[in-house]
Amino acid sequence: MSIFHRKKEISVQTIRRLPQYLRIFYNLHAYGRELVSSTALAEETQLLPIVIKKDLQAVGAPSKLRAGFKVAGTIAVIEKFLGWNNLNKAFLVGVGHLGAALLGFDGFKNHGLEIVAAFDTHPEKVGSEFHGVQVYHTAQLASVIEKQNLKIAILTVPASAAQGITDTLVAAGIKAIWNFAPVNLSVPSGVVVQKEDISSGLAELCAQLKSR
Amino acid sequence: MSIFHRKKEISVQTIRRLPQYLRIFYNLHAYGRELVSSTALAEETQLLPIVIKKDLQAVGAPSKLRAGFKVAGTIAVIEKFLGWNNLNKAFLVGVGHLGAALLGFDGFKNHGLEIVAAFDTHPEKVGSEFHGVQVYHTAQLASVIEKQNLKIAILTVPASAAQGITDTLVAAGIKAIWNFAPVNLSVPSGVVVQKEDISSGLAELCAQLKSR
DNA sequence: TCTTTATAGATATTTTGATATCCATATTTT
DNA sequence: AAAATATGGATATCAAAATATCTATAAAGA
Repeated sequence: MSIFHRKKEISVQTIRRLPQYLRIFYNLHAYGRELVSSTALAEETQLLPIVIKKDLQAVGAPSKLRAGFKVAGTIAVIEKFLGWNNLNKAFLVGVGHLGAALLGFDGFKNHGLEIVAAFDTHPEKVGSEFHGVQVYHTAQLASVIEKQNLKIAILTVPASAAQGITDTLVAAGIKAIWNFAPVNLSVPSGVVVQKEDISSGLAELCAQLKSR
Repeated sequence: MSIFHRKKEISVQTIRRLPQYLRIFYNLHAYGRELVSSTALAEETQLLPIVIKKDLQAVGAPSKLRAGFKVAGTIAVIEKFLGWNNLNKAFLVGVGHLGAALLGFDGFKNHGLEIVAAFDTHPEKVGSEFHGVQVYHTAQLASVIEKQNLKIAILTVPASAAQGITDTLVAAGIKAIWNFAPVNLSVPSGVVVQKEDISSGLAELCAQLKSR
């Protein structure tokens, strides 16, 4: 066994639960609470106390024995782990129904994300603003990305257009793509793709509904 | 050991992958393909062949040895498993940015879902139509649910309103709630709640981005 | 002061899901 | 006709995640 510690890996499931904890901790902080126990959090989240305890321990949340986790310190630790302590500039491609809805979602500021530009090909959208975000033509992708030094793309284009746009993004040096199109994108290693597929959740719902 | 077989459980992860398979199989069917192997599907999905094989076997997809899975038969089996072979009437509460986007998403017809009504409290929305769906006042929830015998609710209201609406829905006999509000709803057992939280995906993306 | 108790901390166990391996067989190739 | 091969089918192994158990301790209460 090596004398070097392998950096403790944090599980995907734990990571997915962090935003929920963060929301609750923000609230507690707003109310002036300084400590909160895993059992108290368990009621709020409908998770088991042990799950919460392990999750928070995994990210190194500070605590006080027999009293709970420290609210302010835990917020800081989670934000730092996710990189949400300062805003990442992002942009959105595809101002359709979903794209427009995301542009209107002001919660991203609490999630380390600031959408500073949008792209589309429709003439009536290009040049306009959606919720304060300027819409450029997709042909200008590379130049705007470079000029503003953008690193995160939100992809809300139709499935058929997704891979083509992706190739452009990769060529422009994008490092992360949040993909809402129902396709599996091919990207070189080094580029992170996070796929969202709403139909998975619906499938879960329907499967549960059937098994009753 | 009992002589009765416990019904083989299908894992949540398998269920979440089914819609993706279904999309691909629809496509293959449209092109007249009758058989497809797990290795071919693996390329398309970026999953391992063994994962696909096990998923399809789990739902009882028909196959031909050394040739692959039968396209038409597999579609039928997945649709039946999810209950997507006939449309479930659903309605949406909260016609904000996201709610309106969901009303405009016509892909639900392929997912066993037909949104037949929407609800909101804003006077300028009540009485109007969004993408062909009539918007009623939230006060009318119970009566419309009963009259149209609706069973599935899509909840896209602000977090603060979610539990209150949920109580109304439960009282009106709703059996399934697809919850897009960032809160954990309390419901009696027997009511299925599927929570969607977009920030989990963002957290995954950011965590990956940080660890490079 | 002493006892009780709720908690984080640590470790162990169990469950779930992913992956690997081997086999039988139908198809393809030689 | 014979050999090689790609596949589903079955089983085994491995990894990840959830859950349980035990411990030390600080706080609260008697």
